[in-house]
Amino acid sequence: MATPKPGKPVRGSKTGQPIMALFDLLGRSWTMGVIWHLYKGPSTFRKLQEYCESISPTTLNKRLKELTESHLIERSIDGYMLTQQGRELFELLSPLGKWAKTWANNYTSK
Amino acid sequence: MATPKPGKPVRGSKTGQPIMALFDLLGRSWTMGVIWHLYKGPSTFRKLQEYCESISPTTLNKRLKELTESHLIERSIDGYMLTQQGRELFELLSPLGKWAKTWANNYTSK
DNA sequence: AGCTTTGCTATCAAATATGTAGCAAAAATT
DNA sequence: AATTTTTGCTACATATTTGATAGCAAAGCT
Repeated sequence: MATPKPGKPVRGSKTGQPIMALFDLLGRSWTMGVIWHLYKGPSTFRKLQEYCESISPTTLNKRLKELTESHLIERSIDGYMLTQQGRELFELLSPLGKWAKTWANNYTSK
Repeated sequence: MATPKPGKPVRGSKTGQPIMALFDLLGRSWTMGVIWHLYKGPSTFRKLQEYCESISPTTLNKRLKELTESHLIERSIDGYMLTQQGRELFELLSPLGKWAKTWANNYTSK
């Protein structure tokens, strides 16, 4: 599948509304996990495979290409790393970590 | 596929870390879009189908079941609506809207 | 020069999503 | 009260995505 781009048809919006393009990008298996792991620091392909537990190389490679095309990650001497934009995105995503914990609690108590 | 639950194996974490369970849930096609639309107010199945443009009934139905099991949405007299938890989640997601716009700009200028 | 690690591709199988049709139940209309 | 319309889905076939496994070429040690 093509990398979703704002302004082009994406899942959720034929006119490619930015938020829907972003949801299309983030809403693919592993994408958010990869961003999450890369925030800790640059990482190689093989290390990402370990961190992401059961991700297949096929899928990881696709995700890395999409994120690169989207200017959220880039390659450095140390492997893949988040760009400035990527870091900003992570920081918006990071409150989800705390929320998820309380969600997990409610979950078990219901 | 089963609804991801914290504490159970999910994509990204065999022990079901809450954040990974959340990413597994949100990172399925249309999930974030559905939450986004429902924040505006309760909506019926058919209206969600319209809002989400090309979502298939099969997929919509699956997503609605997952979100219900996850206590993020519930049914009311007016149709599906976000729960309190669902609204909280949306509010964490909402900054993405603004970010996506600047992302879209950078995108076109590169 | 040989051994390892890294980044990936190829291939095939399994899981998901899509498209279209249509039906039963509830609601609105006549 | 009978008829039409709307709603919420299910069935089924097809297309697309993801996953598992094997393995190879290039780079980096030793």
